[in-house]
Amino acid sequence: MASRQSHELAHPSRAALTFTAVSAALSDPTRLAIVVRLGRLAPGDELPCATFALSVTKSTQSAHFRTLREAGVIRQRDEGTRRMNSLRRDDLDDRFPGLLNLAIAQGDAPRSGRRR
Amino acid sequence: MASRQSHELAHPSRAALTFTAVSAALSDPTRLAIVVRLGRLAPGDELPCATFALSVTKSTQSAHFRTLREAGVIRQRDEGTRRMNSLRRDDLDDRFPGLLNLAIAQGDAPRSGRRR
DNA sequence: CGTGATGTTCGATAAGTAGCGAACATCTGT
DNA sequence: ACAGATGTTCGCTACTTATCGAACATCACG
Repeated sequence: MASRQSHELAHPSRAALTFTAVSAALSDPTRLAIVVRLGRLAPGDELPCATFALSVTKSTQSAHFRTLREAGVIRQRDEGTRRMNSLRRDDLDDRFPGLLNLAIAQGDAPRSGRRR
Repeated sequence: MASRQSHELAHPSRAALTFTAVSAALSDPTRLAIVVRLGRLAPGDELPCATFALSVTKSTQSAHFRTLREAGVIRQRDEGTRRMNSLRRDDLDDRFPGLLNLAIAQGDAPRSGRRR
């Protein structure tokens, strides 16, 4: 159901983004996986929540998407019954240039079997 | 007292650093302040814990320094009665190029009175 | 040797966070 | 109108985290 069609979703403005909030959002493996997935899409592309094959239940996923949105990492938009997610590339690159690239490139996991 | 002169302090190897652990370490305002302070020193320079004018008690500071060390953000070395802290610039720049610069440049706080 | 300075550790508390399942809401089809 | 798909919300539990004060350890110094 996504949500009541009115009362828009809360997104912090670009100016309101903070390093600590964004860092905290990226410090969870599940959320980082979401960001990595979105980051490998063409700029501006979006995906509904259901297309992320995450290892946690729906309610937990919902919480993670909300955390990312409230930290200003992703943008969410309701389209019919689905909630579409996209990276706030422009805003993040403006406020924290390079951070997103790092997150996407590294994903998680220590450097070891970094096989080509 | 810093610590028993033997049994060295635990520092993760460069290869063992993870994005989530480092992000988590940087996501606390007190810890970020420590990193910012160290980051404004000349490369390689170190400071004892006591020289950071932090708004929390000594025991809390101790915990924060340990968190940063265990995440691989800082290096700690005992010198007499003081514990010297320095940034692991080389390792961080290798694993997460640009991340440290961002943290240091931004500190925390939303963009607003970013005068000059 | 005692004292002071510098830090750590321990135990406790309070607050936050991730996780789950069940129930609910909304839209799309049929 | 009903059924299915997609998500959210709520209540609960378990774990982690930030914080503090008190006690302790180590070193340096008079």
